[in-house]
Amino acid sequence: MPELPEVETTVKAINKFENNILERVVVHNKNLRWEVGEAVELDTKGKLVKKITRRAKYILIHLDKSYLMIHLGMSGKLRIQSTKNNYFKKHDHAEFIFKDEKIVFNDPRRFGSIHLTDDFNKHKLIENLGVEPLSKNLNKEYLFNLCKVSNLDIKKLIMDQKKIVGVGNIYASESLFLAGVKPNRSCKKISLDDCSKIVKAIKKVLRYAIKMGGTTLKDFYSADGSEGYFSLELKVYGRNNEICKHCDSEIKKIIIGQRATFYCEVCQS
DNA sequence: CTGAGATCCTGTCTGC
DNA sequence: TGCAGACAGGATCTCA
Repeated sequence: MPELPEVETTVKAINKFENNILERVVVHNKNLRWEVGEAVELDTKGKLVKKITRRAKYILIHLDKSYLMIHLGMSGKLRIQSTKNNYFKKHDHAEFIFKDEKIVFNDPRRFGSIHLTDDFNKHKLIENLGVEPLSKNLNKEYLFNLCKVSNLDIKKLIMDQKKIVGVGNIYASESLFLAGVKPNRSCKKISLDDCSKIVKAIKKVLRYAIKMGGTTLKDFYSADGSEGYFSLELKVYGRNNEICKHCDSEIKKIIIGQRATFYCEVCQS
């Protein structure tokens, strides 16, 4: 489910808990992508939430001297629920309980994770991550320098979290369509001018998707229960055998790195 | 070091 | 309708 826009949308929905006291965290199932450490329950009791931010696809809850890191994996989502409401869903694995409301972590496939760390920048899952796509660190020169030394297809490169964070399978296809670049083009055949188009496309697609509240395909909802409307804007993702919205040819589906990839043979080269 | 492929897990959809 | 198999928005790990 969640790529950068969905995580950003989720962060916006829960940032109303900033400056509130996190009374306690209850973990119902610690067998997530990585085992949830005891500290997540033990060392978070009664802590003030100072800020809630995002780094890559991680949600960061800033406590007094530590940080809760939440990754939603493939099927994870958060939802806000009244503490008076004892309603419980299958695959609710953890609850972050405040005075009147709680944030519930639900994740059917359990590819998500929850950590408590003293310094998220030094956490092994974060320290080696690449640049934020919406920052100035992602620019045509940065991408071109990566392309010059890579033997990957361009789509694999822009999805590599150690190079650029936040771009997942949907937005990779969408960005390359907007840039007019075929996803299976070798990085070695990507020019500086192509990099300029790709960088602009990534930023534009992600910004617009955030504005639309992310992409709801089947089961993404923001923490406040709202749907993401970027699904209506998808130009290629999931549209194989349908007609391209820019020309009249058929959208093709190929597999790159075991992931479904969509493109238009006429609009992209 | 790089890159390809398997792998973790459950739910849903497709085709026979 | 039932059931097997494919597939799903992620990302790490192993191996060549």
